[in-house]
Amino acid sequence: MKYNFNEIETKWQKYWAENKIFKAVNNSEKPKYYVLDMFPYPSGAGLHVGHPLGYIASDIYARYKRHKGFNVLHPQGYDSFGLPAEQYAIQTGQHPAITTAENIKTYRRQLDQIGFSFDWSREVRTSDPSYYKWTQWIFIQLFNSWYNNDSNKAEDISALEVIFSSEGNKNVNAVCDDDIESFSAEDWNAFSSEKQQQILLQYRLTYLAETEVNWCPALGTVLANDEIVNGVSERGGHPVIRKKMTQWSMRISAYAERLLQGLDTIDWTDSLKESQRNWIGKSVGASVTFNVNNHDAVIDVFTTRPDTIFGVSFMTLAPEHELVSQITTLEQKVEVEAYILATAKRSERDRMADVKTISGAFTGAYAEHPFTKEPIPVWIGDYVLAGYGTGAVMSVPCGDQRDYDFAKHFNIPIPNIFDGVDISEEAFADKANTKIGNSDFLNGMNYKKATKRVIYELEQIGQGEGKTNYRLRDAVFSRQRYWGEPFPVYYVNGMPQMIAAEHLPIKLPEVEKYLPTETGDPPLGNAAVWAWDTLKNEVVSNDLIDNENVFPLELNTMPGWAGSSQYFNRYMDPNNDAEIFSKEAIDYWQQVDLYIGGSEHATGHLLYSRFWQKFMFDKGLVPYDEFAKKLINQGMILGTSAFVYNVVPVVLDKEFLRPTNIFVSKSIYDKICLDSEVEENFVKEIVKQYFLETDFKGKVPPKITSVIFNDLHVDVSLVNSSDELDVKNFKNSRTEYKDSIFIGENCNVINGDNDKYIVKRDVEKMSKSKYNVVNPDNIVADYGADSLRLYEMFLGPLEQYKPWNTAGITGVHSFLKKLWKLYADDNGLKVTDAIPTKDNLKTLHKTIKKVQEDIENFSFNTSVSTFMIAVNELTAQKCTSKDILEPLLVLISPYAPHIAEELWNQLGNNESISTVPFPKFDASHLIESSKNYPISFNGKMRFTMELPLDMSKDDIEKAVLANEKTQEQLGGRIPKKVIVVPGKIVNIVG
RNA sequence: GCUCAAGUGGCGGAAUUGGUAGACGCGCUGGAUUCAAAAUCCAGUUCUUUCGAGAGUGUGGGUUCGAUUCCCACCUUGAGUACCA
Repeated sequence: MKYNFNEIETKWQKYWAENKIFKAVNNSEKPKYYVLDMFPYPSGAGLHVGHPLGYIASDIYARYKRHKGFNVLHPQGYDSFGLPAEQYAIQTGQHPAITTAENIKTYRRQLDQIGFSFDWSREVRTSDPSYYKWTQWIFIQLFNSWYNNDSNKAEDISALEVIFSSEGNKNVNAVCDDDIESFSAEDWNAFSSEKQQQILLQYRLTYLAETEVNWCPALGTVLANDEIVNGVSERGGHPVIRKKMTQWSMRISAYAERLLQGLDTIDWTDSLKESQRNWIGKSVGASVTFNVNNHDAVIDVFTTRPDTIFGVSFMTLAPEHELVSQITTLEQKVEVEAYILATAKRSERDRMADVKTISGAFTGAYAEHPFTKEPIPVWIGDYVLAGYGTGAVMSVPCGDQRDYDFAKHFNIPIPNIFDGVDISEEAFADKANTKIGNSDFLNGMNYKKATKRVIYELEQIGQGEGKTNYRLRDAVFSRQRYWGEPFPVYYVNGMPQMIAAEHLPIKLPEVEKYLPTETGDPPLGNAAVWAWDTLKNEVVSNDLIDNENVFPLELNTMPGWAGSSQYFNRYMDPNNDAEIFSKEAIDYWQQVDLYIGGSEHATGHLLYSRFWQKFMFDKGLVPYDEFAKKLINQGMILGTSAFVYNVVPVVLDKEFLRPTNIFVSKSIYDKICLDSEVEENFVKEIVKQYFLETDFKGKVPPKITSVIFNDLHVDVSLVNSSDELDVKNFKNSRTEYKDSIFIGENCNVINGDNDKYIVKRDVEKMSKSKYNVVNPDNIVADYGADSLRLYEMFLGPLEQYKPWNTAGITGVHSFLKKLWKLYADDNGLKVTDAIPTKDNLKTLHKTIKKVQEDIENFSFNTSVSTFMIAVNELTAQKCTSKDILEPLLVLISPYAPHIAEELWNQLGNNESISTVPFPKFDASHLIESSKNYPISFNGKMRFTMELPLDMSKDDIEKAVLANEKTQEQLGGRIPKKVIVVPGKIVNIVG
């Protein structure tokens, strides 16, 4: 019997699928356990070996939990809407629905061959109408809700209407738009229906508003803050500009505090919690109102240092601040307008890159200090951001470095309000050591006391109050793209209306042109069929038709994170067409017990999902307001890229750099970098010849002053494990390299086997463009899925970033072969009914103990080593006992399920191994009668001594001192003291 | 700049209430088998060494009989974030 992994793996994968072994039921005597993976985007490139890392880890855990007697929910699906899928479709010129379906097929095949224990009967696809029906449904629920700060939860919008009609909005404490006018019950009832709708829109949890958004012209859509990295789009790295557009937004800011507090209740990694905390960006301080001299206007500022209010020597407004045009004096008008124009021209990126340059302009206006009544000059400056706080600051140059620099630059006075602090060089921003002086009623106080007092005083004069600010902005929810969920929205006289829930889903229409437009007109506008016939014939909604007129529909689509914010709940009851999930299903599964996925979703998906979950909790739909109890971030598997050094000659007199088709090997490159003339002259000569044959036929080529090099990625499949490039195949791989010249390690032009070419290696993210992708298909074909699974775990700790190296897989592969040999050889099965020896039992039980601890701590890498040791030991012990070898298979089965299932079957078991109870650990097999104690003198280990384990501390001490080796070491001296650590060490001092 | 994480052989990495550093695997060296190769098996593999031993977990200090582990300072790398008032 041979270990034929390909045959075994196909056989068992088929068996698992046909017998629905991993199907989870929604009611069971067993305790439940929900293991979730972040579902993949089915991109066109397919899976590389990095993708399954987290899936293998969660699969091991899911299988382990089944052995432990749990009813395990381990689903999988596809996040198939959104930018990447659409970008791929645009590149290939096919409809996204077609490419997505094809990509999903590839993904499914690749996932299946790794042997995951997914319950595929629960598969969801975010682009499937039966799924996005419920994404649309949640949108409607959000639209019909407002956030009541008094009850601290989302409530029905109809309740708000009742309040408005009975008492107006003066007692309403809601999270809403900033510019709400106050009205009485009479006012409300007198308002037109449209006016009422307009007001309600300012309170809804998803609302339509004209806001400054991040517009990406190249992608033809707006982006949320988390989709922008370093001022450019996360996808594709295109520039992003600020633009005013009417867009749907999600009032996530209502949940800022609860999103922050909730972090303390969940078992997520600290680094991830930390980045969510930073993103939410809570800061506690005060809002202060400054009157403007000779104007009705007031300037509201937010400050975290109200205690420094007597240090204010000027105020700064953001250039975009709405008051600027009102308060600027005639004399300053030209200067201010010029400055505003100049800052508007600078892109967000320039502004971020250049934080050193200080710029600003004086408006000519003065504000009044709330306590001293002194006039304070009002400036504008682009270091103040319009989007944070109120877009205005009270500038305290002695206590804030930016204010200090600004004041220095424009010669504004810097009053010192700190006792015993020198501020001649820089501002003093140390809260903890603050002692206020020069500040009227605050003199002598520390930061804490002064803050409390000043807020009290501000409240007395009605010019301020304590306030908490959050950095978290409401999330823009509209995308001007085709491949996303359509909104369940139509417009009557410009006011948005929800399509009745019974008409959902609103299906994405077929369109001819689905490409985004630079102007921002949504591609759904092209859907003539959708806007007219579909509505009449398919949606059949009377709401939408009024006197034969069809009202216009919302043409934007939802962002990529919409579908991924509810999928974990939908898995509980994915085929329910009447409800998002049944009450029984959610009551049984409750929440995700273990979620494994990448940390790159920290401020996107993982924050939005928590927001939706909290909302659904408020609505009584889910029993927990956190969707995932525990979360682990798997690290990334990196690729090992290979590079060739392309020669670029420099010709100084003509300032001429020209790429050539000449490549030098690594050591030649190194030598030339160290100014070795022999190699450099050799290369120059080759370049000269190259010029004579190509660009300068018959002419005198220019003098080459030096050569520089360009690193060029080469396909890693053309490089062997000794970093040697297959020159012949490289030349054939692309036509432009057909005639290229390679200079080998020993400085020869390579022609056949006369020399070899060594590449440069570097570790990078795996990507097609870097030619460093390793396809799991090849690994599975060559070594089998079990080897792949074991090796991915063996590479290192789950959370860590680590490079892939195919060469190392032989280690785990030969382990599997050894494992097979332990059970069977050419003559068939070797397993007998022999009674296990003491050593057999010891090996088994220490393995049970270690593996169980490892899985529960997610240290999957070390348990692979444990298996190897166990198999080596049992092989050496010539163990054939069924009592040992059967439980061993159960231990290994979460990691290498196919081989375990096959051998289990060979041993005569007809049931699948997958729910066999995990072996019980029996400590009695590990207890030894004696132990080797290390004996040390003055901390230095001298020898070891065998002592019984049940000896008392005192007896150990006596026995050690009586020992002849100890006497020899002591040489007649009397020791100062003897330290005994039971089970570990004896140290003799003195 | 700020926050967080990490630094151990040629490489991936083991080792936690502080107790024999380098488990396990790759690679490498030698051997067995083979006409030969692959595969397999066995032995060795931190460095230095006068073969006695000595040094050694980023660097420098500290606590301790004893530190990869705890404390302080520094260096390096990676990740996140960035004019947040």
